[in-house]
Amino acid sequence: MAGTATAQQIEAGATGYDAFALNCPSRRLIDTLGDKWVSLVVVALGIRGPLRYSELAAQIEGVSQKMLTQTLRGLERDGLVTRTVTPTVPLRVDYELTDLGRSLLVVLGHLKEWAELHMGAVDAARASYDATNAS
Amino acid sequence: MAGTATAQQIEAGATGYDAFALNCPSRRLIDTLGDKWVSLVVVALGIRGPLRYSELAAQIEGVSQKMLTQTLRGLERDGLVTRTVTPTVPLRVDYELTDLGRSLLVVLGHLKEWAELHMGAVDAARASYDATNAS
DNA sequence: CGGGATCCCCCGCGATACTG
DNA sequence: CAGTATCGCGGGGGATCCCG
Repeated sequence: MAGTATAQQIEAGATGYDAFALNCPSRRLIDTLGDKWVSLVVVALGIRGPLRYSELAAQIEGVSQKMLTQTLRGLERDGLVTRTVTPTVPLRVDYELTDLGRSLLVVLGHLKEWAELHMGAVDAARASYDATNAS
Repeated sequence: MAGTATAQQIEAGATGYDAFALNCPSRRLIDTLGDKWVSLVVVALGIRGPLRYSELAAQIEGVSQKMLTQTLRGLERDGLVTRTVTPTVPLRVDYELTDLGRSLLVVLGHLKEWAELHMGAVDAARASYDATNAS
């Protein structure tokens, strides 16, 4: 039944949130996903299942220790991933998506779908724009 | 219909994009939406229809001239909004979503839906996390 | 009215070194 | 192996001034 999303669907929430309020849920979600590494970690854990810290680091190319740890702490705090420490020697820490985190994959799937459908058009628009505005 | 999004749906794109590549469509879309003002401008134009520059500025509280202009230029470049100049005195400039821009509202609707369904759980998780990790 | 140009500050992030 | 602590810089973004 989700044919076209109208302005009303965007505007009228059941809870009446103001999309322009700084702490409205939508804003906060966008801020979270906007963080460069969040979606990568979520997708990695979604695709490959539970992963150790070093496996995540190896998989997500270019991420620094600091940012990976920081991102994971944030996700854990938000209830999107679980952190399991196995106190063997050497230490072992596994990260896994929670149900909540897994539900985020649905949203990321929608993003991915739009991107693959329309980013070509965006590229074309850019090329056209850059061409006419020859700087 | 799409019941649950699986890892396969996320992983396997028709075009075989690598979600971890820097310039894959999904990443670029997330980067775009991650920009603080982009979604606000898109939603504002989506809800209220065409708006003048000053109307946008009034509506999106806290945005500076620089960032509003910069955001609008980017959206115009990406083919998401049109910029129409009416050379009267004083000058009048109207911004409006393109069809492509309007299709982005669908995605933002999905984001909003997830946020309103689950951000409560995120808040609860945070409170719990902060309580146990009494710093 | 709708911007462009400039200055400047802040802090996010990477690199490095160290610890349980 | 899985982090924490510290330093340093680069650039994103606000404030301000000016122009068509």
